[in-house]
Amino acid sequence: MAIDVRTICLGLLSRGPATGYEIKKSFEDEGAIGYFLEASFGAIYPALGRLTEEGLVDLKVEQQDGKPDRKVYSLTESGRAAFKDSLRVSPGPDRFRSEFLFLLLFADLIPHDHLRHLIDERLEDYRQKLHELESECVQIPAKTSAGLEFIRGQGAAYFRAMIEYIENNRHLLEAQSERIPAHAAE
Amino acid sequence: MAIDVRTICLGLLSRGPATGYEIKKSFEDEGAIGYFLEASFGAIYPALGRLTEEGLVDLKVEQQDGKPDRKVYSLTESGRAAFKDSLRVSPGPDRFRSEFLFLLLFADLIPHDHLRHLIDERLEDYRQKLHELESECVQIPAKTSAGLEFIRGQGAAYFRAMIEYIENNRHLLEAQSERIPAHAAE
DNA sequence: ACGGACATGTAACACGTTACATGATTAA
DNA sequence: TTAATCATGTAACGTGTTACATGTCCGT
Repeated sequence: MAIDVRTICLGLLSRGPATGYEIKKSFEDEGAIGYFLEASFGAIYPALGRLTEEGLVDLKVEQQDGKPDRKVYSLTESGRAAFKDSLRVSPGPDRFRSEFLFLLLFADLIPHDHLRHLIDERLEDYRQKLHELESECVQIPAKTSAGLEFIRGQGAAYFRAMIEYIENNRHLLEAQSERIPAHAAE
Repeated sequence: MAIDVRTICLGLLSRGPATGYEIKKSFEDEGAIGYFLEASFGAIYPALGRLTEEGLVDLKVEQQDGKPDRKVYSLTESGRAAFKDSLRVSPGPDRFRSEFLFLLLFADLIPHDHLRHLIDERLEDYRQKLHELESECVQIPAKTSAGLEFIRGQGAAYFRAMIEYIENNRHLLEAQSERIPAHAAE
């Protein structure tokens, strides 16, 4: 399958009509989905165009005053079928990329103070995101689903586990980097 | 910084000399690092070439009988400095991509039996990976570090959290998909 | 005899990001 | 007046994957 922008658009449209702009926004606004999906305008608009050519989606153009026309896309029958089909393939492995973890891998090369600061920052970040996921989050009822609720819970479980692990084990890293005082790092 | 193949090569070489082939292998073999780093030969070899041109690494060519020459790369002084420098920037956000989670987001469109099967499979997969991380794993002592140990623990904590969450919450998804019996899915 | 590990490298291709272009309205 | 939100789109660019090319040795 490959979780490309095409498929993401198809998936989000299966929950109801939307414009390209709204699809992009849903990564930021809508609950948890931004934590494991993202796409830029430069990817979404062309994808929507191709999907239209292929007949998997269609659009209604709403004219507006100063702004460009609003193009509201919806899935066609064949689009819905194609998306359902794409859900049948067995999913590939998860892909996790973390600059933060990469840095920690080389914690012994990082000055002690800086390392502590990095960890504190990231921990704060995780706590913030956990908080967002746990808060009720005013959601358009029509757009929630068991899947979305599950994903939100998964995200929360992930952040909770990471916070706990880092809090309990950061001393292992900090002990290593302590040997190189900040002023002697270079 | 951006955690590109260049930087990954620099980082791994900071632990000792290696060939391109060995760098690639270390993603598969070496403890946890494959869970959040990866690169293909097609990316590694050119990266090593460019790094050599730039004087950040140098190589000793070991001639071999039938096989191509073994090119053993090591960091130069300026390479080590450049890498240390790159560790100074503040790390960007984690990036997590999961086809599996994407499918679950649309669990209500998946036939019940298939969904159960998907979840069982993934759970088995996670348990397997957790087991690998928990097992002692014969490691070249010179290549272990506090960072690597920390990362292994982090990976284990991650898989444990995911397994627990999925086991406790899969019923939420399965209840939804139940409404669509497999034979009526199309 | 056959596949896998060892070993390096190139070229075509896919995919996505960033920056740019355009422009009205509204809140600070 | 300055920034943000709404709204779409193109083009250059970077980065990485996949497939191909080549060839030996070793275990089963």
